[in-house]
Parts: sequence; C-alpha cells; structure tokens
Amino acid sequence: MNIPAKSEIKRKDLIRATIQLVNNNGFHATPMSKIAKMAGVSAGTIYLYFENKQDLVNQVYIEVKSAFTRYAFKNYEEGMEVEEGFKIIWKNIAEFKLQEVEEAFFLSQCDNSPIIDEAGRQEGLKHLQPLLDLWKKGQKQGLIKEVSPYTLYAFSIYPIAFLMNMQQRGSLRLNAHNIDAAYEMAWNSIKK
Amino acid sequence: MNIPAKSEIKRKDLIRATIQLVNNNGFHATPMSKIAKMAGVSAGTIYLYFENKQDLVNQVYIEVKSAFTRYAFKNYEEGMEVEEGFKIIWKNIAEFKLQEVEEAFFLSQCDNSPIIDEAGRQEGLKHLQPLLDLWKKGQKQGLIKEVSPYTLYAFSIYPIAFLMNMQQRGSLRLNAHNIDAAYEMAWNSIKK
DNA sequence: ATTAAATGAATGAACGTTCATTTTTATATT
DNA sequence: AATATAAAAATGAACGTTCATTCATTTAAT
Repeated sequence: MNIPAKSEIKRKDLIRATIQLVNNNGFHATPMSKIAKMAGVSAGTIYLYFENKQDLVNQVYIEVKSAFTRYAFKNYEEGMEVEEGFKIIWKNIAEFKLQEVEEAFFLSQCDNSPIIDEAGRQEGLKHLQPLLDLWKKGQKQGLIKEVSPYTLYAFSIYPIAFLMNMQQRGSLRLNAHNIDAAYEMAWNSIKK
Repeated sequence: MNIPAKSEIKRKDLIRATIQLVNNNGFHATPMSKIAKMAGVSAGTIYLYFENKQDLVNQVYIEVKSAFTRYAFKNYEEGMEVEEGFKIIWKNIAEFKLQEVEEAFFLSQCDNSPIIDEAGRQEGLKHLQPLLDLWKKGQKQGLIKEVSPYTLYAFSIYPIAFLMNMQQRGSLRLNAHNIDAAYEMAWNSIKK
C-alpha cells in the first residue's frame, strides 16, 4: 500500500470540499475561500494545486468521472454474454449512485449545466466505450433494439440518475427489491 | 384578442432574456445587468417587476413549467384508455421538448441544480397530477408495473430530456421515426 | 543554510440592489 | 385642441459587498 504524499492528501481534501460545496450551493455560489476553509488550507494554497477555479472543477469532474467508470466495469469482461454483461454494468452503476451519493450527485449536476467546458465533457464521455461496444454486439446478435447508443443510454442508464436524485431529496427510498424492478424496466426498454 | 399592456410586454422580455442567458451561462454567471440589456431595459427596471434575482428565476421557472404542463395535456381527456392516454401525453411532452427547446432546456437545468428553492419546486411538481392518476388507473387494470410513480417517470419521461440535450449539442438528430422508436421503449419499460 | 510549501492580507473587478433624477403617460383645466 | 399638472414608469450612476487571484512574508522540510 502506498503512503500518499502530504501534498496528495491536500489535493484530495480540496477535491472533496469542492464536491460537497458545489453539490449544496452550485459552482458559482461556492467561493474559493470556503473551499479552502473546508479543506483546512488557506485560500492561496489552492493555487499551488490548481491553475484557477475553472481548472479546479474540471479536474474534479474528470477525477470523479473516472472513478465512476472504474466502478461501472467492475467484474465485467468483454467476452460475456450480452444480457449478463449489461446486468453487471447496470447494477454497478446503480450501486455507485447509491453508495457514492456525493460523487454521483456532483456528476449529474455537471452533466446538466454549463459548468464544465466542452473539453472536460469530451474527456468524460470516452470512458463508457465498453458499454457501447457491448450494445453493438447485442444489436448484431438481434438482442437489442436498433437505435442509437444515445437512445439506449437515455432509457436504460439515465433513469438511474433520476431515481438517485429523488432518493437524495427523500421522495423515494431505494432497496434491493426496487432496484431489481428498475433493472427489469431498463432491460425491457432496450431488448428487442 | 387582448392587446397586452406595455408593462406585460416588458415582463415577458425579461423572462425571455433570463431563459436565454441562464441556459448559456447558468444562473449565477448571469448578471442582472446583462438580463436588463438583453431585454432592452435598464438595470433598475427589473426591480419594478421582480423583487430580486431569486424571485425573478422562481417566477420564470413557474411560468415555463406551467406552459410545459399545458402542452403536455393537450388533447388528453381523463376518460381515455390507459395506453392511448399515455401515448398522447408522451408525444406531447416530446413535441414540447423539441419545439420549445429554450424553455425545455431551462427546465432541465433547473430540475438538476439548486437554483430553484424548495417552494418553487413543489409548485412545479403539482402539475403532473393527471399523468400520475392515469398511471394509477393503469396499475389497477393490471396494465402498468407496480412501481412508484417516480420510477415510472424515470424510465418513461425523464429519458426524453436526455435525448433533447443530445440533440441540442448536435450529437443526435431526432425525426419522426426516432421518436416512434423512443415511444416504444418508454411504453415497453412501464407496461406489465 | 537552502529550498519548497503555505499563508492571508491586499487588490481590483464584478455584482445585486438602491434611489435621486428624468422621461413618459394620464388627467384636468382653459 | 392646447396647455398645465399630477402620477407612474424608467433610468443609470453610486454604494456596499463579495469574490478570484496575487504576492510579500512566514513556516516547514531537506
């Protein structure tokens, strides 16, 4: 196990603080001074780790997005049957959004607003390639509807974000039973 | 035909400007001075129509949300068969999001961020009641899955917002054929 | 003793909001 | 119809605050 350098600890603290504050107040209503205070450093220190505020949130976005992707493809291998593979990935994503609430909420806020510039967004999109490949394979095998990957994503993955938001607001309580039902709906919508 | 008072024209101009600017820059990155300039009034004038900035976006939100709801239930009547009624409402919502892009984009941004305070959000939620009633009827008749209305919404309505965002970013081009396919996916996910 | 890391007060730009003043509109008087 | 007067609407410069960023100085590490 690597012992992280102190500087790396501070960087993580800053990222954690940014996520929390942006979740609660939004990007522009989150002053650098508060981020610094929450991370336990002084205002100027942020600029040793990040160029400026925009660079800070870009880096946070990319970091969280790739944590998400790592989580999404846990236990998944390319050789798998289409339905089995999809189920694993779907459940991973659901689990991430329920376990890592702060990070998931941050992502959904970024993905639905102009906070992140186009460069950061492109960077974040790449990572879902294995899922797109799986869908393509499923379409070749006649298992999955012949619609664009965006449409498949819209009906099978995107709804998870809504469920998470509702749970976050206390309007909904998700348990294993609910999640199984939701998975069935996702699969029913994309299967041929 | 009513001729709107001049003051009402200015109010509408301010609302239109707010939608456009918040869509492009986000709420906090949209100064009152720019809203005023785009609406063709001076900064101080805004405060004759709205208490303050928060009140402005709250009112914009409520106004756009109720325009959306009116659109959603066009040609719908309570006596209808469940599947027919759902199809009409679904297509209305899709049409709104494709025709009234600015307004739809504004709503999706508000619904995924802390811009709108809880009061405004509650106000906006009420309006979907007829759809919730229709779903309840469908569940009684054994036509629709026995899951919470949030879950039904997540899989059948919420995806439309994603498709619209992608079309807005040029990643996707929606035509009548696409939309029919998308409707099938929505129905497949919620039907029993 | 040298280098690197961190600090936090200072700076200047930008913002929301106010209000004394001006401009426009409506009403009354000749 | 023309003019005078009052009321309403609109203006935009000014105010106080907040913010991102900088940098001379201090503290810690090597």
